[in-house]
Amino acid sequence: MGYEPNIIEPKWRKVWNEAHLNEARDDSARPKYYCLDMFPYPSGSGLHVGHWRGYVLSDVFSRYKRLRGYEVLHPMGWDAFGLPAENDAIKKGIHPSVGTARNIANFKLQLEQMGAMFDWTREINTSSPEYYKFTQWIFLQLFDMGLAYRKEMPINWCPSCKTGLANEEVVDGACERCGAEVTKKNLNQWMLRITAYAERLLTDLETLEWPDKVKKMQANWIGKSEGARIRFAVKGDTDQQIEVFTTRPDTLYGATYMVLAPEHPLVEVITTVEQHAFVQKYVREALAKSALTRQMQDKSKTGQFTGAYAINPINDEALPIYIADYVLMDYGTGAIMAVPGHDERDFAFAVAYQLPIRRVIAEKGVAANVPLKEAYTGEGLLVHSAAFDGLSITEGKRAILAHLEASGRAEAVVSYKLRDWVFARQRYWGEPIPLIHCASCGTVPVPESDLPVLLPDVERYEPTGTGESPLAAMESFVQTTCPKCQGPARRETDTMPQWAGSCWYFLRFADPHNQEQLFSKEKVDHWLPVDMYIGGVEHAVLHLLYARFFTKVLYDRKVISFNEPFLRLFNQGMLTLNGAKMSKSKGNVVSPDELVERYGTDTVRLYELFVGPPEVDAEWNPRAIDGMARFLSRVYRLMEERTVHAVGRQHAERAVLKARHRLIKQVTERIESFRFNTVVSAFMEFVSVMNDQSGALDRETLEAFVICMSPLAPHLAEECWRMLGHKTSVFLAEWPVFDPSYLQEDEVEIVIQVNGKIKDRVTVAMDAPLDALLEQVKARELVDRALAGKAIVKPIYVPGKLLNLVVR
RNA sequence: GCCGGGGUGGCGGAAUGGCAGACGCUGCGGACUUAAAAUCCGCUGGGGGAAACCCCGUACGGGUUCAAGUCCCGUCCUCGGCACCA
Repeated sequence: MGYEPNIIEPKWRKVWNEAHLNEARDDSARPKYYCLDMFPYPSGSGLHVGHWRGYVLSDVFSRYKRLRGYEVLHPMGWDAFGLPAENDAIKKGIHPSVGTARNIANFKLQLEQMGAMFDWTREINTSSPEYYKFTQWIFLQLFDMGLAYRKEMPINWCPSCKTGLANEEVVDGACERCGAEVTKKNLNQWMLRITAYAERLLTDLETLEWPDKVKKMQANWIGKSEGARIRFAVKGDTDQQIEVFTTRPDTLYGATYMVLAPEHPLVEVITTVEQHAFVQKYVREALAKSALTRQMQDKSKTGQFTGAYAINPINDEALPIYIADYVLMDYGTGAIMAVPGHDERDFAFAVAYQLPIRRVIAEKGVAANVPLKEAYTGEGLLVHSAAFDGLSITEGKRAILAHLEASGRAEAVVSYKLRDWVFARQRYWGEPIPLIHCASCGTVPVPESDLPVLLPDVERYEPTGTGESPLAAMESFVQTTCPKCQGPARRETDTMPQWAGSCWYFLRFADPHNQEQLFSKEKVDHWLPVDMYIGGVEHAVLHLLYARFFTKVLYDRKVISFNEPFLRLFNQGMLTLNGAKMSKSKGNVVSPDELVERYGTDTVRLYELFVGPPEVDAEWNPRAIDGMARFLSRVYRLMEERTVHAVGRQHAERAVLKARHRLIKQVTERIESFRFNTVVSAFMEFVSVMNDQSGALDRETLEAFVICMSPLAPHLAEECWRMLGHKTSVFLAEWPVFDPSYLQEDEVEIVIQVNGKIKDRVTVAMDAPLDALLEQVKARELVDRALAGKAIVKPIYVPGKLLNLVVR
């Protein structure tokens, strides 16, 4: 017969489905394990082999955990709101839900033929009203907690997508989605106060078993810095003061000028009549620069003197006040004290505008008066700082801050780079924000009993580009009554960003069909947190930060009893073809569909694992998959030829026993540590040893082999399991244990080195004593030749491994 | 500029400080076959040698060690993240 994957694979999938083998039971006595994939956005182009990679990893791990005795929750769903569906709808004139449903059907078909043990009874779709009803409910909690607020401010705006963007969605000044250059637009926006959680989002990272890289990326994004807020009076204007944020209060004596961001509200107030025209011109030019040019251009410094002076609170020195676009309005206070001697940017500005540069920190052994050729940012002691001279930087920070605090002119503060989250989108295909604007009651939440606020059918999906969503044009949607006063009112017409649904979907999987609440607390506390989360590193800050934020909010709201959603995170590397990330636009995608048809799912699964270390990017080699197909055929043949005999065989050869226990050990250890490429190698070596054996193989060995293989090649393993006479699924079996005593060698080949160079090999007893070994070794010709005329200074003996003779 | 990851055969990669190149792909040779495919077996880092064997070799330069792909210092290249964050 031979190995016919296209027959056995659908056969066993059907059997598994009918036996409900992939379903996670809420009431199981087994310990739970929650293994989650980052759920996909169902795009029109379907899955390629790169997408498969993460799903294969998680499925192997899930199946392994099941065999280790866990009740495994391994669900799948659809992140179905999003711009591509909407853009497609605009182009083709069909409703986004139609295209989305079609894409989901296609994705599901592809995922099913992957043979993964997804529990499809828990499938969810973020764009279904049953789901987004609760996304809206969560928004109402945020609103009630004061974490959702509306503010008019210049936000990132993508002119191509015609919507506002969160900070996290701007990459190198361009829209993360479409690559268009992002501009600023003044909009009255719904924001989420994620900054209120900055400290917890940062410190709780320590509790997570995540790649360091991702933790660092989040920590950097949050960008905590500890420093001081210091107030400088404006000279001649007792009403005004300039508040600055600095991490270096120790350098206060080195401040030689001040800088305000061009947008700073005080600019208007303090600028002198003579400077007014210049300042106005500079502000206009600065605002006209896009985020891209302001950030990405060369770092040459420009600015403009305001004509005003500030008073240094430590020594009453008058400091000229400039405006310059190297100071950003939305970090710190939008104003700085400039210390050119010890800050590179201030140094560059001071040089350009011929401002004084003063040394206030000196390294040990450097005189206080040595002029600075560049900003000195290293360690040292305070100089030119009056009573504070001689203090270290750390002491200086504390002492100067304490001095200013005493007179109420400064305080210690912590600053974060993280900004609040622009949460409104001026697009159609998203969750309507469940709020109502009433002329007399203000902004009123939609009552919970009225949820969901259904996304209405509109005739035109086109974004207006005016900062209003397409929903605004739909009077039947907009016009409503105020839940409070019953007077006429208008609905909020902005929708939520695509991230909203994915901020809590992992919770919904615990109780996906609950109509009354977003989930039962009991079920969510049983299954969550997620034990293993697998997905691409591209979500390191976006989705993962937002989901952590939502989790903490729900925890504070006592909706759940844990405050981190994902205990362990694994980022699979991407697959490349011709060195480039697979993408439809580059035309270098490899579709799994034809491969499955040609080789069978198990072969494709195996190659996805074998292609390289799972966390590293790997190049897809279209030829190498043949090797996996050959290997699985060999497995099938081995089973076919040996099974008949295996049933009766009682005793295994020692070599077989050893290979069996070695296989179990290696596979177990390597799956646990996610070294799947070497798991595959272990199987190949094992099969090769079996093929070298003549005659029948014993049942126990074959069974151990089949169980170990079942997470990787589930269909073939099931077929082999039944060949061995079993009437129930291999996935109901138990993972085999290895006995280290079989791995003990009596005799080993050890390497003989002379001065570290390999000269010979001898086979000796495992515990051969050094003396006897030396005698034996000296008698050997190769060793003798290398020793000629030399004396052994020291023998280094590692029993079972090597003998190194150090000679002179 | 700052913070990470990585440089090992023709290719993907393997190697608790202890035999570098497991396993697979490619290529070459052989068996089977009327023939081909499939399958099976052997070889496949570089140089020298008839052979036994010898020398070189994990980006580059140093160091630690009996012993370094692995640890330490420096350099180069490459990929990713952040980027005027005071």
